Amino acid sequence: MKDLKKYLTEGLLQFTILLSLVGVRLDFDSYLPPIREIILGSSSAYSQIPFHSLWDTAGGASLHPKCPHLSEGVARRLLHEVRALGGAPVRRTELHAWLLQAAQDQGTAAQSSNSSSSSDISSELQEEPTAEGRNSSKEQQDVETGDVLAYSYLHEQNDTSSLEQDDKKLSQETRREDNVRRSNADCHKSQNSNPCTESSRNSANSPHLLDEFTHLLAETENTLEEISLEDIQPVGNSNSGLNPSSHFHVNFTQAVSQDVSLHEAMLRSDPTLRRNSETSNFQREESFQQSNSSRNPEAFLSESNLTGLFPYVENSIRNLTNQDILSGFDENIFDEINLMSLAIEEGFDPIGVSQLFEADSDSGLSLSSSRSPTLSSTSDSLSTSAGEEGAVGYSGDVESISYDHLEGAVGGCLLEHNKCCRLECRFDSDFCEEPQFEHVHHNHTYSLLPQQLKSGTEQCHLWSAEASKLNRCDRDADKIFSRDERRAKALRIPFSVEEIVGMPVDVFNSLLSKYYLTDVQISVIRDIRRRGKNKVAAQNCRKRKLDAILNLENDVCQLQAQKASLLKEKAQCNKSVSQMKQKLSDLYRSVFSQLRDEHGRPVNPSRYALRCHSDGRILIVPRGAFKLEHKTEQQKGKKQK
DNA sequence: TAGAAATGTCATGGG
DNA sequence: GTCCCATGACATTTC
Repeated sequence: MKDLKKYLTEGLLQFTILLSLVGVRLDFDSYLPPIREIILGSSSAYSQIPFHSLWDTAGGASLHPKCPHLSEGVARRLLHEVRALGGAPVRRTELHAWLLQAAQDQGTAAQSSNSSSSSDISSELQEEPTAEGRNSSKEQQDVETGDVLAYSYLHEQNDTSSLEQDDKKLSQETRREDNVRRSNADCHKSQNSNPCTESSRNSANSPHLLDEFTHLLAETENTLEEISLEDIQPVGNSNSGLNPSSHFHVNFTQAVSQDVSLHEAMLRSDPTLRRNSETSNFQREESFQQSNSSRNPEAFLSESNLTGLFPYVENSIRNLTNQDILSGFDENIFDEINLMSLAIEEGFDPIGVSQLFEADSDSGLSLSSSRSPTLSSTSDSLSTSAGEEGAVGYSGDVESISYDHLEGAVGGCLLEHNKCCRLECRFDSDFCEEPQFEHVHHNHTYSLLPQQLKSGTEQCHLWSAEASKLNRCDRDADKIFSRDERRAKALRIPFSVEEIVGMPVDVFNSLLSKYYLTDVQISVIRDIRRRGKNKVAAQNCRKRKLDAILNLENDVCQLQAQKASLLKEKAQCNKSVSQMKQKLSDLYRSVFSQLRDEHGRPVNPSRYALRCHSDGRILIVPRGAFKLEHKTEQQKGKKQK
């Protein structure tokens, strides 16, 4: 229940912030005192505020018959606010369930609600989780019963006609409500002593506020329609109550068009259901980003409900804060929001985190090796979804937590304003691609409501399977985000690891001198650069070694081929020589067969030999004399050499 | 689960 | 003397 209230109050806060984003600022003192109390008070203020008073004070109208602790005006306005943000589909029954449960939790429901309203709401709740087809019957029931809260934005994405009808109905109801309020106010004036109900008194004060509030909402709506969502400029004066022309340099598409569900908010509030919702986060994120790039943001808004809208606004606020482009906002608000985020993160211990940092062995800051077992068990299962940055409500990786909260402990400020561009670009590149890992990954499927979730052993099996999946994802994330990258992020080092390693030494040194960096940061940066350089050098060395081995192997192959070729050539030469010898021998025998001595007898080839003279004459000489003459010629040739 | 391959890191020497 | 790079050696991770 505490979580439920937390999300509701967070939702109101973020709705207020959203209004600020589009240039409308609420006057908390006049409109939403409890919100102001939450913002300006302690982080646990939401648990101390009577829940029903939040709505009654804000709305100040007659109480809704089905949900007495919820004033009719507030309910309508709440839905109207949702509507003003794009017709988001808040389920009436879910809203009733929240409020009823909140009131019961604070002991007010027993006094203010009757059994019939509870049974009505319970019956609605029983009907709600069923298929879409029941929405039509539900609407029919609403029309028949004349339900005051007839703004049931059943989130059928293509049901535009229903939304148009709701618009008409809304305007009619608003006019009717205003008339009732005026009449009540008149009654209050005329019957001042009449013990009117609390709601009547509130309604006496509300017309002015409600009109003004409605005006603000209408301007918000117009602003949403008119402004270019991607060209929002910063606001100069944050204290101006209303500045419709104000714009913020915010990627509004990314900031608000998150297709998230009320169911997701319920899951976030219930840790036992959270893991189940994270199953399809990555796929949903991817599909969301793809669809988001090609769809009209306003159309996207129309598919988001209020509570689904808020978490992403919160994420956007985080990003915008990181980019330092929200200086135009009221800093107190964001400071308080950050404090609330800190407070919301259960179990977070900045001191412990810093100790973990200091306990690291490598340069005193290595993080991957310093995970405590208890934290690793958590981070293993959650770091993928909660991401490196530690989303709200999740106790993610140690490094991710420290990344958020060590900002004050380290430097990283810029000396010159013009460096903001470079830093901003770097943060843009980082934070534009990281939300897939860093932020809460919402379950957009609407496939399972909390009542439909399996319980007991089935759920345990489901969770174990999810845990294994998340562990795999965590390992993948570890691959993507190396230790150095995590360290750099944890220390808010304004350079990426690639930049630190890849930039030339002169640029590197000049950057170190230009930025305000602590000794720890500089040490880590140099450590990252040294090891990164050495890593690259080792890779190059191994590559060269491998190339050398491959070249040597290639040379060996070439030499072996050359050797084979030479052997083949030698064989051919030997064959040619043997053939020539054979021919010479044949010629010899042919010549000697025709030769005759002075007696007419054949010349014996074994005793005589033919000798070619230099002048072309051919002489027949005895072999002994031929051999002797041949030896002397060889000796002469050797001597000449 | 052992072992090979790949990779990271450190120490050291040379330019 | 310092810095950078290449490389051997070792440890760790991955397959």
